[in-house]
Amino acid sequence: MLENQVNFIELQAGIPKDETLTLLGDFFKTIGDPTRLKILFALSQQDLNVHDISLTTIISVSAISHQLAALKRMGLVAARRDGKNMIYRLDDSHIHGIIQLAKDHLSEPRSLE
Amino acid sequence: MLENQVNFIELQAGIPKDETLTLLGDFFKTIGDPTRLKILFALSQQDLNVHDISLTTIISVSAISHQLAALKRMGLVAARRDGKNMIYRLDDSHIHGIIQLAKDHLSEPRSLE
DNA sequence: ATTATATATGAACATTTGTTCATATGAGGA
DNA sequence: TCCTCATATGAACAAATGTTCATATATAAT
Repeated sequence: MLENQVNFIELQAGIPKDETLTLLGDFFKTIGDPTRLKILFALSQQDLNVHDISLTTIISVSAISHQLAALKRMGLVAARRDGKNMIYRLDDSHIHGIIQLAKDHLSEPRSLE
Repeated sequence: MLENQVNFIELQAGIPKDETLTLLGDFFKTIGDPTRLKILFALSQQDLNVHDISLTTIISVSAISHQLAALKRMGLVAARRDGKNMIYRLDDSHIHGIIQLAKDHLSEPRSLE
């Protein structure tokens, strides 16, 4: 035997701790929703207030507001007040790269079996 | 007035179509689970059979098998048979980069308000 | 102060997702 | 062939998530 030894201790050491996995998971879950992705793509073009995001995406203001809160919690967007309006902007330097890599993945040929 | 014009048509043109948003969403949802991330980190170190993934992650074989199926559906892992075992491997050239960018994001200072 | 507009939030409900348990399939060995 | 090990799959259940509706808060205008 001994052909196919696996060092579990070493493998486990290469896996981030649960807390990190949870944070990463929450991050990807946050951008794993079409509505929130839509908002991110809109904001990647220009800063917008809630009402304009609603008009652009054709999604209710309330739904947009909830989703913006989720994106804000995850540090993906930030807001400033302008009179009655809240102007949202992307607050992240990685989100573009992440989405681009995901797109690359989706268009990559898969190994078929 | 006219101070703050927004060209909705143009904005909408910059947003991928629903089908793409759904695909992207499904992709991020797939990697948005701590168990699946754990599996991906394990496989990023070496190819493994289901049993060894189970031992490494301390998660039941059945749960691992279900999650591997999800990862396979999304083209993130692939499998080959080796006798009684199925050996899984990462089947994607972007996942490392994606996870690295997410980690960068999580450790990035946020704009406080 | 009252009213209108913009946004946020809470609760309720429906849907989706993940886990477990039971069972099925597939391969190798006796 | 029969038995065992390795993996896959289906169904049932529990938990998490997203949406909607109602209501609250904040700012500005009258």
